[in-house]
Amino acid sequence: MTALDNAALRAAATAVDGEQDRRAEIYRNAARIFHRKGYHATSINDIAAAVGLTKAGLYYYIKGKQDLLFAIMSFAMDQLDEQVIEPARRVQDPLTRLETIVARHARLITQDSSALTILVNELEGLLPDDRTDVIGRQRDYVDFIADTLAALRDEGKVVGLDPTVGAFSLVGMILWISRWYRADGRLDGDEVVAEVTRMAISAVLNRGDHSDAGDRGTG
Amino acid sequence: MTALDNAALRAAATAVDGEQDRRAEIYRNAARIFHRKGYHATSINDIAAAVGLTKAGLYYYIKGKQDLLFAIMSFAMDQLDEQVIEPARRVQDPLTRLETIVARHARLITQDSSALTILVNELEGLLPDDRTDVIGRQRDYVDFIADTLAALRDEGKVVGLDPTVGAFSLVGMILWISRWYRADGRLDGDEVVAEVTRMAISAVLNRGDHSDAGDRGTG
DNA sequence: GCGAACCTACCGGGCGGTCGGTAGACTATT
DNA sequence: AATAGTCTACCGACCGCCCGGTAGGTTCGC
Repeated sequence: MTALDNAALRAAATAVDGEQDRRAEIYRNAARIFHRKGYHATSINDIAAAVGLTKAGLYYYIKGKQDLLFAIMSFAMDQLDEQVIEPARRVQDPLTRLETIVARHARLITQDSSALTILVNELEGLLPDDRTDVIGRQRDYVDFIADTLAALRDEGKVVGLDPTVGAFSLVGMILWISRWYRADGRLDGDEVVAEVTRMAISAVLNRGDHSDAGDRGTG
Repeated sequence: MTALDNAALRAAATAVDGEQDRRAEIYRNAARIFHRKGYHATSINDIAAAVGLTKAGLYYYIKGKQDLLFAIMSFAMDQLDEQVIEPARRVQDPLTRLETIVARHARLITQDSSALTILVNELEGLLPDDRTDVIGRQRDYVDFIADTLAALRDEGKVVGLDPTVGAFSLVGMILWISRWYRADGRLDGDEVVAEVTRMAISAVLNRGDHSDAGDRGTG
């Protein structure tokens, strides 16, 4: 079932042909509506109406609301694996690898943030086993970035940065793009990707050579 | 009503005395549960049970679920105003001001992220008018950071950075702390705040003096 | 005896999900 | 060519449950 679903989502992601698989249309719309209203605030009826079906008709294609959510998240995680992690693994130089990770992840988000945003925002909607699965894969991704930062530290290009904190911070910067980026905004997707990538690299390099006089009082 | 609610939340935030105002306990628990399970997944019964009341008893103190959410968000925004924005406004030097913003915002999150996290994650649960209000205040905050970055650019300390993208990226980095920071983790709150602040400053300074060879292909 | 602080019991409604159908395309048989 | 069976793709009606919210008390300190 999951393999079938993922195939459908994959077809949905490449919205090329008109009336492909019906299932693809369902997953695509579900991801869009979950993204816009949130998982819990979205009813099965909302999704059914969006694809021109009744609720009962929709259940011919899906197994349940939670399975729908898990399928969308698994697809997003697969996307991340294929479009970000695997390409980056093939890059030897840690700095170039880091650039690859940030640029590719950011690009995925500017292209279509629905599934990837659901992936990070709706974890508590999953069944415990599914949640464990997704959290594990997310954790692997952060570890991959942290390992890259550790490699940079070993090269002497990064000093005094905790790799884990660094990895989380970069991920936060990237994920937040989906909250403010608009395709019809002042900057186009490529410009945003480039800008964020430059910031990310700067964030981990060239540290300790500027003022440190910030007010850190309590009030 | 809102003024009263905020007073209660303020009391709740300083969890010093034992059986202060009952209302404070309600808001504190509501924020905690909204934070953990999400607004829509939290029932009024959940909150009532957490404070040892029945649902009807709880309604003696609150006006409704949406008002509760708005009160929590308004409190969080007030916290940001008082603990971050106002202190930072009194700092003249843009770089020091930026450090103040990041460090104080990050500190607020490591201390108690509930309300601040709800503030950014549950916007769609608000009534339209309330949402407009909150989004406006959030936008003002980002503009404040962007203005600070623009001032740094005018000083020549920052080159080639879009202030708006920069501001959003820093905010994303800061907000994400609430997702990974654990008070009982390897690093304590102050260490995390310092680390993130250093990254934030690095992210906007010292740009353009490193490799630019990242793979930005599509796969 | 009066108001603050709560409770029991209830309401209408929407939720996720299911059941028993059925129109119509397609196939198999005669 | 006509008929009978079969399967895909759907729908109307319904289920039990829990939701946010309320009406109308009751208890208890003053």
